[in-house]
Amino acid sequence: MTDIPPIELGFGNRKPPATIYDIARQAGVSPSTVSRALNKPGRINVKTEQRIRDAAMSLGYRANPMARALPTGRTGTLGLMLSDITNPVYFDLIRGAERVTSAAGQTLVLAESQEAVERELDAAERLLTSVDGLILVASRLHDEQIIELSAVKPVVLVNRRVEGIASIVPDVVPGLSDAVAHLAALGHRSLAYLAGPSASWMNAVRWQTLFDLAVEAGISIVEIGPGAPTMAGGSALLPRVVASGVTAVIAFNDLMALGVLRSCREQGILVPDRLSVIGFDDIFGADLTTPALTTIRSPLAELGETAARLLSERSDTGIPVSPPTVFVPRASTAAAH
Amino acid sequence: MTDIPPIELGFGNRKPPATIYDIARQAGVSPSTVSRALNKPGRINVKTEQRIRDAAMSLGYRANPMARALPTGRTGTLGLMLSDITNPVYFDLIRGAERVTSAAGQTLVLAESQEAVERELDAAERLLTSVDGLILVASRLHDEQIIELSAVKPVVLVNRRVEGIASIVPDVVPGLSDAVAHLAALGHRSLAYLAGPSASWMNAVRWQTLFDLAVEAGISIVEIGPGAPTMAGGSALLPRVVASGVTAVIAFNDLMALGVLRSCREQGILVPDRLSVIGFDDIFGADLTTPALTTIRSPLAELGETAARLLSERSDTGIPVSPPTVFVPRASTAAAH
DNA sequence: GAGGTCGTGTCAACCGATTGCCAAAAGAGT
DNA sequence: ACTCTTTTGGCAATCGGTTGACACGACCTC
Repeated sequence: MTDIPPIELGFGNRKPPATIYDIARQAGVSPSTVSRALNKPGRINVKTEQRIRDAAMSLGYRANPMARALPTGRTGTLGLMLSDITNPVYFDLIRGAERVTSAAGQTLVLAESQEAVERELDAAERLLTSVDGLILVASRLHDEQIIELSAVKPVVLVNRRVEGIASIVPDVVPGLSDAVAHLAALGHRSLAYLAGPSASWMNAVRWQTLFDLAVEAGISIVEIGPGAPTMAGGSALLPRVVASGVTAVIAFNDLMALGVLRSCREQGILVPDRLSVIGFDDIFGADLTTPALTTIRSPLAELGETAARLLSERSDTGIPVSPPTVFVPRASTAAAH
Repeated sequence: MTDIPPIELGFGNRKPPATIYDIARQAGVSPSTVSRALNKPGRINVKTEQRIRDAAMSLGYRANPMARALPTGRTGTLGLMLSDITNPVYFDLIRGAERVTSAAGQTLVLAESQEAVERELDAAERLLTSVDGLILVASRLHDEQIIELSAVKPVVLVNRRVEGIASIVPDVVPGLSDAVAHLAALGHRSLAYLAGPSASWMNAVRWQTLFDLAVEAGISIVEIGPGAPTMAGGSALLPRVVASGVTAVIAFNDLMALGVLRSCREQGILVPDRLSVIGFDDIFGADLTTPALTTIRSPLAELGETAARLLSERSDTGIPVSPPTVFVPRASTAAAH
């Protein structure tokens, strides 16, 4: 493991890939005929077409996407903008989008905004020149900025809603109302919401919906935060949760809930005996903790798939989709003390 | 949340993006002058250059990467091929590669092979036409296939070594030897290695290194597997671990170790009292379990960064890098019973 | 003032594919 | 046989940017 050969990238003297001109020469036709043979089935004599296909195959031909994109304007690429590529929340979403995209023979390009409007806008504009459409997930951009982007290329939003732009947003009501009912049944009378970033549209939706449901259920509710949508963010808010005297807390997302769980352990606060904790999204790892995290599952893969399909098939006739969230009771919730 | 406006993608009638021809007209120069003003600093009179820059700014100009790629052959894009995008192992690697790539003003494209040689080769060939270089992570391709790919565009390998191809492979010795020493100090005399995919080059390296170290330390060692590199794969192998009578197990990766942990819990096998478990990589979630997983951390972010930098800067003069792994003791290992 | 150098900007070809238009060839109808 | 239509394939322009070659003028030098 210690004797390593010198790195040898060997840049230079590579064999250039075959072009339609190479095929044309070998098949004895003109380049335009090759193009048609390969893309317009039936336009060319079957005999000729076969000859061209054979030549293409023997040369290992792969169409140059750049050259194709130039005259047509279509690049065969979709962009997916996330705040943080490594946030487990997005795993299934990425996977869903990737599945649809690659099934359609297209390519998915990921970009990261790192929670910064500046970066998001810049990345989006850069990306926009080389994709057929853009998926913005939990975008922090202003409405007008999004509308401007959508004036250049099709844009689909996930976990965000802007007038006139296609968007996929899960319906938080089913999951949240089950969660509230669950807590009520366990005897909880007071509840805290651990708020995520104030620029997050989804954070506002979750809080507002939870608020209405709690009031309706006769459970007192407070908002604590905002905090960063990370484990550290959740940990940092725990003192305020404790101080508030609530018996249960619902976090903006699972990472914050996991942060709360960890801090509770470190501080000897028993979960769920002393405090019930509920997360949001059901990310990887949520069922690995002790206690396993009770959470509200977002249909992430479906969001990614639907968004990608919308762009890929350019189907603006699609009926509005709003897949439901699902309450997933595990071990971090129990009867109020 | 229930009254959803009709989806309105508004495909069509978009304003075409500005080109260098638009700028040329507005600045009263020729397109080639615009190109040089924007890309060859000093080639053009500062006065003229400023005029052109102003025009470009006012038109919101963004160079069309496709058009640029055609004559130059350079696309400003790097490809990153993974077996599974959603495997937490790759998070930090992706992030590292993304950071370097976007810092260099380039774009990172992710592709997924889903552990299938067929798919990997196809995706690689498709990608190869539109990137400046390709990073293959834990590739399952044959050596010859990789060499062929590298004849077309620069290829960098991660967690794989092929003669004549640049590759970044962490040095497993430091982490593994500390792990073995750790187990030896705890009185363990027998050890099992939970093998990952047999097509994995890295799996062979880990097994071989561990084997040598265990023999040297006088600890008896067996290989169990191969199994899928997932939680399910780890779970499935637990019965064979138990049957082997070992007191400690080191898994090919953390996912398998987590699978073992879960199955142990379900079957009432106490970890670490009855069985010590060690993972590999230190993925997200490894410290969330109970007990927290002892593991050997791979410098994943560094692997991604280095690979991307190698391609991005086309620096084949770089000294061979082989960042060390680090043993991370947590709570899943204890004295042998 | 002739010749040389340097700075600045333009011309035109080129990258690889697509596509509207046209021409040659083949087949159909009378 | 003669026109008319259809099939089949080629020509050439185009997408947007890059770049080698060159023209033009200014300045310098002897």
